[in-house]
Amino acid sequence: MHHFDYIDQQILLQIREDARKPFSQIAEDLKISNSLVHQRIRKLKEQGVIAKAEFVVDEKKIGFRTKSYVGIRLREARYAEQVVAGLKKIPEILECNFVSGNYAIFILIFAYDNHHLRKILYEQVHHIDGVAGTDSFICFDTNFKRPVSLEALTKKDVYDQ
Amino acid sequence: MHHFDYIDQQILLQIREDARKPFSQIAEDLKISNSLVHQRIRKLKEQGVIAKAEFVVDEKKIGFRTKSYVGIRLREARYAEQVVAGLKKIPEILECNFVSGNYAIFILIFAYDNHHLRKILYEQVHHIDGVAGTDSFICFDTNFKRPVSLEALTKKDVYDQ
DNA sequence: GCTGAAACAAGTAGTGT
DNA sequence: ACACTACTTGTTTCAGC
Repeated sequence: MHHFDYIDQQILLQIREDARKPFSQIAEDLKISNSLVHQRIRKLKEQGVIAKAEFVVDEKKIGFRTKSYVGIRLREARYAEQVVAGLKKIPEILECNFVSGNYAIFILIFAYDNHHLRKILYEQVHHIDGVAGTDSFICFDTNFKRPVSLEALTKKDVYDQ
Repeated sequence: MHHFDYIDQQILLQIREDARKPFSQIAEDLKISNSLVHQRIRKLKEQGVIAKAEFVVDEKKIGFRTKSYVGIRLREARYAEQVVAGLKKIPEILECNFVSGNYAIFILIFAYDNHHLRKILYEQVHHIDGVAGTDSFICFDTNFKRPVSLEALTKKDVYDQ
């Protein structure tokens, strides 16, 4: 069980927004030494709270204009693992989850356009052994997308996982 | 319409994986000058291909153990905008999309546990004027999650958007 | 469009309180 | 747990090819 204080929270808020922000500048903002910033970030990494820093590539800008969530139904539950293995081979599928409800598997796809999406589903996904059918939820617009709130961080201890 | 070459692709692959990787080291790897790395990254930013570098915070490590996609049905289509405004006020909702299919709106929620998720839906989402009902797809497991493929980058020109 | 050198800024590690 | 110092390394700009 870890404990996070105000400094951890503020550091996270800043580096989450800009991973290349100089530690020295963060230190200045928070009025602490830059070795402390360094130390805290090292600890957050050790704890696994932050795993890596990544530059975010805009999918639309490189041609992937159709974003869609797709629910997958299986012929039988036992096919789950092998279907996941099949889905992983399709590079346009960026996320894959086991879910509760009407579908066994829920995926996120980025395709060039609707036609490309249809091709991926009909020529690849539907041919994976165990897949009974799919329902697509094509995203017309993403209204907002944001990272998890850090508000609760200093108010409670956080459990290991 | 932009054109991307091998150098752009390689730089993107590297900084996407580690946003704090020194440009000088990228230059060494690719056997180019570090001012060129600098130059290319500046251009990729100007074009909007990369917007920002972010440290990724592990939601599970800070206590958000229940991830769920939720489909929202509306009483009437005209409520869409005001429902989005209501959803935006709930910090546990990290993503919100207009979609095709059975639901008008599709959201992503991170909650502490199933009970917390239920509270968010029943005490907040269902009280937003215009919401007719919701269906939850709770993620038992995320099998994989990865960024968009850059394979196609050098093979075709990429359209503006 | 690309390189290389020089000025500047930041990251790192060790020491002390 | 934190700050200070000295040292190493990376970033950025600009003249020149």
